[in-house]
Amino acid sequence: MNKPEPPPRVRFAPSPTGSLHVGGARTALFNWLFARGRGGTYILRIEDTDRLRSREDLSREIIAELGWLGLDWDEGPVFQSRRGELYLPPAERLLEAGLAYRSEPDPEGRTAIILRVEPEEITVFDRVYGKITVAGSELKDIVLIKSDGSPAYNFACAVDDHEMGITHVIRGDDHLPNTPKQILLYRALGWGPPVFAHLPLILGADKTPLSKRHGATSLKAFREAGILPDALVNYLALLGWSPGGDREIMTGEELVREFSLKKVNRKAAVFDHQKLVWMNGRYIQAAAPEELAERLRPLLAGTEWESASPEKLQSVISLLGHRLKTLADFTDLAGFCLEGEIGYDPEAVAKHWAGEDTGEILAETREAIERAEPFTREGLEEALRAVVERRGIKAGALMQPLRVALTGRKDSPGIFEIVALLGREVTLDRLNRALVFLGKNS
RNA sequence: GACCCCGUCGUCCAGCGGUUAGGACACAGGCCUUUCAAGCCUGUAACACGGGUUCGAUCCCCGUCGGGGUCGCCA
Repeated sequence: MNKPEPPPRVRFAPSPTGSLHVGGARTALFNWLFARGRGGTYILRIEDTDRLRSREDLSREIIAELGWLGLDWDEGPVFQSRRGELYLPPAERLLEAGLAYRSEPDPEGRTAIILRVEPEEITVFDRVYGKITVAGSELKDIVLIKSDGSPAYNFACAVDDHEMGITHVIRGDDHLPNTPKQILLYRALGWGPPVFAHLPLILGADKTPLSKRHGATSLKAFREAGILPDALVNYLALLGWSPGGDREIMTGEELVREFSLKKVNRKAAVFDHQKLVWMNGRYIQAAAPEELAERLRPLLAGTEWESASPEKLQSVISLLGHRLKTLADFTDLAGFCLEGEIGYDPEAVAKHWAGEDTGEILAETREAIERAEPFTREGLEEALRAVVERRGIKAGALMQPLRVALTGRKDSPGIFEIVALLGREVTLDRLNRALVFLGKNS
């Protein structure tokens, strides 16, 4: 019944005139999901025909960030600029057929090759938007080869897509108006056009298209902010697409399995940084400390953590647990785990060291910790709770002053875990220092 | 301005002629608790408007309004 469709060939074709931002990443992702879900081929093509604005370093960055996201390609990267020979023959063919003409020479005597467009109605069947009809009178003649000899975008695009055997062109909504022109190009050249599918735009919170003004929108920035690639992929997949129903947290495999162009939205979506961070937190919770430590390491360059051992990193990550929403939170939350003196947050001191018996409690706590056996989370809990019991105080009356003594702050992970991680020596040092501080201030 | 596209909670999505319009983020309250988180429970909150079609419209059609995209020898 169903015609067996040949496996699709799709491409992501960024131009290296800026960093890869989340909009481009989502386009890449949808192409990738489409190809992977149907046993197709995903190709990376760098559209660097703009000789003035294209930058080689940006090409490299885009390729690297795509790799980081985990969107591996099967062919390429193909650089459009290195395919110069490809474009002239079909343009000349159109010239000979009388379908194209040469422009008036520019001041330097160079001419462009331009396709003559007849005023006829063009219909595009878009996989996402459906049927779109444009009056031919809306279209102007189309430049094929620019005066400088390089191919113009629409022409290069059509020639490349045809030559590379692209079956489905999945790209940003902003290309929708280009599509009738490209269809005309295919028609003139006698080629069968690919299937087109346009993706809705991604907007900033102010509903304007995402740009630098909206802060960190490049993949590089997200990576450096400690967003995990899997979390970003998951979040991006749900921006403009849904599998139907209420599913949200999905593995890459599930996304591949469920993805279909049919369920892609037509409405521009606002990028919600908060939700991405929430989702990232979920991925951090689910990830192994070893993996997190590895991902964290590059972010620690130049900090006091630079030389920390993998084991140390892992144990601190485990201690912090789901308090980490992004890997970048690490340095802020983990400061007290570094050896050396800690600073006291004045608010924490005012709130938890104000009691008259604080010094007494901490002194007794010190003795309990000196003697605690075994020196484990459980052993410590038992020892400290015994102090609470003996003094007939509320648990918080001990835990909070102790927290300030060990971390300098009002909030932290569980205090028994902290003592266990810090070790007896560091803990006692910090307690002694706290007692000196209290003595001076009472 | 012309052409094209879009319009469900603040945001992302579900819905596909009959629903108490559902979930998630965010927000508020509660439980838990050594703090902060996390977790669990509860709550606030939407079909842009006006006409049709229909026994019945969030859903189909038309218009209005609102938002966006494109109109380069840029990609």
